[in-house]
Amino acid sequence: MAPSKVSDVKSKIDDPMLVERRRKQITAASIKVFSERGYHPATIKDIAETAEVSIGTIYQYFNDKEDLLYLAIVDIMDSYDAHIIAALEGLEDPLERFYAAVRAFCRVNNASVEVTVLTYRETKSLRKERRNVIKEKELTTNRYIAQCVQDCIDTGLFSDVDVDLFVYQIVIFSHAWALKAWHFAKKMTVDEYVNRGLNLFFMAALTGRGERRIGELRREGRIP
Amino acid sequence: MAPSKVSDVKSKIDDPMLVERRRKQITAASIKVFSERGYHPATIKDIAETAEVSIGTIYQYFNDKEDLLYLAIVDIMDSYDAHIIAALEGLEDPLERFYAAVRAFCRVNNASVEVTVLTYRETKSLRKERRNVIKEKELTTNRYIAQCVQDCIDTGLFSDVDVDLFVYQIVIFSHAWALKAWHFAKKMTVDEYVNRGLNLFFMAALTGRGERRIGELRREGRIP
Amino acid sequence: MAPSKVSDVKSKIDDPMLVERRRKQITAASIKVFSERGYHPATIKDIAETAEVSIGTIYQYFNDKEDLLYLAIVDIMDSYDAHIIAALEGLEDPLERFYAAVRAFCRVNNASVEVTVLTYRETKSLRKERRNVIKEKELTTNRYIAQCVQDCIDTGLFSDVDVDLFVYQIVIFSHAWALKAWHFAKKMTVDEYVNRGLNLFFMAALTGRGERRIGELRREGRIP
Amino acid sequence: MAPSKVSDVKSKIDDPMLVERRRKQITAASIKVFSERGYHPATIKDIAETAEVSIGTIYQYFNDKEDLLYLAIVDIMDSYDAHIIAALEGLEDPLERFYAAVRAFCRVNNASVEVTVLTYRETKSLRKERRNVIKEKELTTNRYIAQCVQDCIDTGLFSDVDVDLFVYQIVIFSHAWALKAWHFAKKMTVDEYVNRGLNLFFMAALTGRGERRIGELRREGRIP
DNA sequence: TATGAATGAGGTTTCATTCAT
DNA sequence: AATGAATGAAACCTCATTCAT
Repeated sequence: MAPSKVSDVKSKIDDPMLVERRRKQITAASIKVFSERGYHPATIKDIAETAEVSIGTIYQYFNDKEDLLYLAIVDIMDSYDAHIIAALEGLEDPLERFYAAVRAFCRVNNASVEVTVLTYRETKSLRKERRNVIKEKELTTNRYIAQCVQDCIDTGLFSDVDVDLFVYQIVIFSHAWALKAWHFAKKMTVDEYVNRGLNLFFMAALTGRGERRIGELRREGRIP
Repeated sequence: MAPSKVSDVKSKIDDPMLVERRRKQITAASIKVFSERGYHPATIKDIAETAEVSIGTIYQYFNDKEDLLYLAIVDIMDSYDAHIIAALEGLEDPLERFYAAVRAFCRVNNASVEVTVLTYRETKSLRKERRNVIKEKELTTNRYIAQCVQDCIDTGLFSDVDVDLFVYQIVIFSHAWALKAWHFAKKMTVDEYVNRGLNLFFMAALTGRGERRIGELRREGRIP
Repeated sequence: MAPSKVSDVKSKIDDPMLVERRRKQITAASIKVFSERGYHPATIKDIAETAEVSIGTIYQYFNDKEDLLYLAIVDIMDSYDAHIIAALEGLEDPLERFYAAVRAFCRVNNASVEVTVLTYRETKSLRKERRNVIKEKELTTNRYIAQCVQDCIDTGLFSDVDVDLFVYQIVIFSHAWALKAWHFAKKMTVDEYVNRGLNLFFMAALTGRGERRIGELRREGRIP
Repeated sequence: MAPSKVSDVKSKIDDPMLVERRRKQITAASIKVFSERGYHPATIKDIAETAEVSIGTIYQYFNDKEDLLYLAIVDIMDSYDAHIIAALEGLEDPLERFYAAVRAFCRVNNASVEVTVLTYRETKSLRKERRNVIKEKELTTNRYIAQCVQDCIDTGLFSDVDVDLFVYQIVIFSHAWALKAWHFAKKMTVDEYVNRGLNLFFMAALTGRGERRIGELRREGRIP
């Protein structure tokens, strides 16, 4: 038997395929409802209706309301990774990869602003050890971007910036769109936001060689 | 009587001095309790005990639980302005003022991380028109910093950056410390964080003149 | 501060007079409802309606449903002691005291058969340490009867019976009326039951002197 | 088809052999689970797992939870009769038979104290007509002992005691061991308990002839 | 003005029972 | 005949709010 972590969610149903399917269905509903209403104001009934199952069915697959939130947040964070990985697919150039990663990250955050905000607002509603699992997931996501930054440094395109802090700046820049969407959305699109932000980051990090390389990529239309 | 806005908080007590005193007392307790527990899990009883008043007294000065949250958040945001204004007191040099404003803003956010996070998590728990009041307050705070940035641009110390976006970068950089305190606090102090961050911002914005001026200020010990 | 036992019931209300009054009121309703329906089938709503208070009020004075059962059973057992003590009041003769104690015990059990049965059925629904408190209370009650038996032995009216076992026989004889009321009530009154039962006990325990003494008491009408 | 009583338990399965087998299996599990947890707290799932069948299967052979309790109690009471009958097998002497019957009854009650207590606690959870069936069964059991007592009276070994009351004393004496096992088990074994109790009963009932006969039986080792 | 006891709507959760496979 | 996933009624309990003192 696989070692079960304390943060695991137990199900009363045996069939693993069914568990996966139902949890996906119910988690999607949880994300929707928690995003709209917030964790505490949302009711299990809301989620059951959104998922088109009965209240009882939810409790066959989840132990309590906190489980719903936990799997909702885990699901959201997993989708971040997936999007970044997909965006990097087939790209070789370090600067292009850096650009693609940042854009993918901003876009996924933007695709569902409410959902991104959910992770900010409600991670605290989880018990400690689950909060830690979420933090760990966040670090994993960051590592994808960090690797891109490191590659740029290693190839002399970026100066020797503090990778960790630089990545966090980017992460926060991206989240900022979601957290302050009400402010930015009036002024520009995400892509404009990303481009402007990246200019700031490039100005802060690019070496002379990096600047020349950016110029080339722009002329080739690989970076806007 | 002053025109009362829809977002106003009505009191059943007439004496304005008493209202002010009691509200200050109860709001302080609200901030403490909401920060620790979160808005929804916190109870009026918690707040009454923390404020050392009865539940009934709270309802003499506030109409409902949302009022408590609203005045708590307003109080927090007002303190941001106050701290920035105090930090700029007596400073003339644009770069020095910029530095002072950013540091003050980061420090106040750090002074009570939990409280800063509260505004992020729970503003959504307010009804729409009050959320807007809070957003307006945030813009007001930002204008203090924006003015510093604009002064740097006007005096040729900063290049012609997008002021609005630049300010938001700073704001978010500052909040990031609070939101991700669990990550950063292991690695550095707030002041280190501020200095590193400012280096990035300076690299992104300083003109040649600006760079020389920074050098002078550093030599004079006015900026670390 | 008085040492609070783990089995204590905490109240959210401060005024001790009010706590006592309300608890009495709610406990009386609990005894009634639990006796009629049984612990698990009874609902808090049932009890609230019977006590003519709101559900919320019950939870001001009790922490949970088990508290209601606990105080109900404690109250019942306390009333046993009270009745025996009252019945012995003013009596000196050991045989007369023995007779009075047994009759009082049988009568109180009979006065509310349902209530006596409640303690039998539902003590198990209490958590362990509270079950132990109840057992201890039962032993206390038994000691009143045991003392009467011992006095009869010491004065040579009873032979040297095993006091502990003898008392338990009596206790069980008394409870039997309650537990098997459906059987006995068709055939005789409690007093007849008590008289017949006592005859058996007397036959088993009386010495020659005891028998003569019984005769005297009967002639004087002090024992039927 | 045999006339079906209102207290009958209907099955959805036709094969009578299978019904008997499955019911035995499920009833055994019911007795175990209800004894451990009590009727209301026990769940059908508990019982299904203990019986190693599915929840659905239980509902093929029983109509509802109350059916499980009913057949559990019936099963227990039937086993009382069976034990007494077996104990009397081959004995002729009235006193010896009386002794054997009482000892058998006490022993079966003791063999599974929890199970005996179950009948006390939970018979009330049955609907009225089924409670009456159980009471009838109890009377049947009592009749076996009553017959032994009557035989002792008819042969002049016992005085002309009130048979019905005397038998109830015995029954209750036996149950007392189960109901108050926590008290007695610390002090003696069942057999000691039975012997002490029987002494009391003998003292209350034996005639002079009976006493001489007891002496003989003891000398012959047929009664301890 | 200050208090805190009383209220009851509404939330989470359990579990007996059903029924499609 | 056997299964166990799905259901939803109903229970316990909390807590924002009121109001008599």
